[in-house]
Amino acid sequence: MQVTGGNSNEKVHWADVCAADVPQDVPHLIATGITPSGPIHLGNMREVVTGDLVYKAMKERGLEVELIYNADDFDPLRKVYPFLPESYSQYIGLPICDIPCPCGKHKSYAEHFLEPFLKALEELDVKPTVLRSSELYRSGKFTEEIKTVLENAAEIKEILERVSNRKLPETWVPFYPICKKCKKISNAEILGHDSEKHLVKYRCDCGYEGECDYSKGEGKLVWRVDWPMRWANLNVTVEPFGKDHAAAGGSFDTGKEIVEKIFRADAPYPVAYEWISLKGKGAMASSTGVAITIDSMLEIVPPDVLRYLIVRSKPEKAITFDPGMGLLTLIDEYAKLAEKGDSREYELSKISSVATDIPFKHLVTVVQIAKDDDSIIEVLKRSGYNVENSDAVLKRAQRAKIWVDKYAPDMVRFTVQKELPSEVYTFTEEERYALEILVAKMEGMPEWNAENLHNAVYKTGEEADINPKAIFTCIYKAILGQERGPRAGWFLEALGHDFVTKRIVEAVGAGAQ
RNA sequence: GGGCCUGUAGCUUAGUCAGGCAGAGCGACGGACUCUUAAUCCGUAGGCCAGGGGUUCAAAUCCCUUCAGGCCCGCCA
Repeated sequence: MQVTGGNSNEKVHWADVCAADVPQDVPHLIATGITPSGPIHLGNMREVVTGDLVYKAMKERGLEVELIYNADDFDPLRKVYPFLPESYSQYIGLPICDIPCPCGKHKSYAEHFLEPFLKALEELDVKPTVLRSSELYRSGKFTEEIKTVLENAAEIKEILERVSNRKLPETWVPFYPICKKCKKISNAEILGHDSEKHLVKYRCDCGYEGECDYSKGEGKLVWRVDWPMRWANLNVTVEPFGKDHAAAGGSFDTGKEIVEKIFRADAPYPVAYEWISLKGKGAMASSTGVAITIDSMLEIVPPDVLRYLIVRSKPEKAITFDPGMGLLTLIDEYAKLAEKGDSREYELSKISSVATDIPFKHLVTVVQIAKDDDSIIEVLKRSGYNVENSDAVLKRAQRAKIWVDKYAPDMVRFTVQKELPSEVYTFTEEERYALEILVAKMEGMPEWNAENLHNAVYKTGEEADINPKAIFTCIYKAILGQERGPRAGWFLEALGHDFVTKRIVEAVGAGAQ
């Protein structure tokens, strides 16, 4: 493998390594897929973004490649998850594409969780061809393969028992009929198979005995066989999957042997990835409730930064996501990359639609001063930022606002005190004198702006023979009730002349008593 | 029980495939900027490369082993 272009010290991105590692002379299909059985969370996103990164790397390399996302909406509901009402116990076992939507606004249970996820993908600039298992099964696309599976059930059973080292029941067949009576994807006993008519005779646990036509999607293959069957049917050449599947004896191992021996096809190039966990909370899983959905992430994280989170770590590395201060660091780090603009990581993360260069940290402060959209724009404009693309600016500001509300540590939060904070009583006589000079300067100021305000503080320091730092501290104490605060010049500018001078005068007066 | 992945500075990590001076970023600390305390720039400290053994002229890297965390051998990203 030679991917460095001759310079062995050059760092090569893992996605480019994958792209260089696959066969170079055949058309490629990258398959990603998630079961929408619950809120699709940040962890799930790794699968799709990982696929997308390899897709982009392969494309840039000049390979013929397509990206698909397969929603396994034909999977049964396994239990009443914590986020579901108890009444959903009646639907356990039904394919999630046939279960009513929890909120009533979508076509089905599966679509309820799928729709926001697909929207998020679009925001993340991931544009796969979307397939639904239910539609594929019901269209008869898999008929031939299911027939092959049923005819080779014994050999498949042997592979599964040997490779994954477990014992399956004597009568085990890798096919679940959907019972005509109870509608469940049932672990029914298979009584017979008519390969001409594509019929399977079964006896369901509910007692019903009948036939199902698998060419019409009246049944489903078990996961471990379904997966390799799809590789063969769709011609999958690359597939990212979670580390659970990657373990020895796991579904990739069994799938590999099944696809080779039963379907006479090759397993895809595997890209196994680690979990994303939440700082202090453990791994994400929709079933346990430890999950930040992609939606709630995109509420605070710009989409390109979210991509960057995946881009910067090799797939086999676990990611611990810290939505608090860690997120701010991440955003900063990404902003620096963006500024340089020539790194591979930036190329893979960036999204053309994201276009504002206002530092997120700055917005975190602005949204705590300016309460509505107009004043946010106003404040930003005065500070010299480009606000032409006001939609993008406000969207970013909105993210900062939600972040401050939900995730920010107290350190970066501040409140402009409505009443005079008690800290002003600790001011020394020197400090009060300096503040008096400062107010005088403010009154005589040709224009109320950050630069003049800032200079005024330094001038005051000279004239009153006091360290300007002390004056800054006084200002923060008088306005916020704390010793530190956002950069003083434009902070005061944003607060406005009337409020600032009145407050400082009050503080001087109070301290004098 | 059998197997897979991970472990490098306080934190996030590069380097491991293919052995050749252990590198970044954040944070901390120090300084500069007589235009910024949460801006910017410069600098400093911080490492038994999880532990032990082996191979080698040379090991974070290869082999063996121990420990810690996670995962798989029902279903899961």
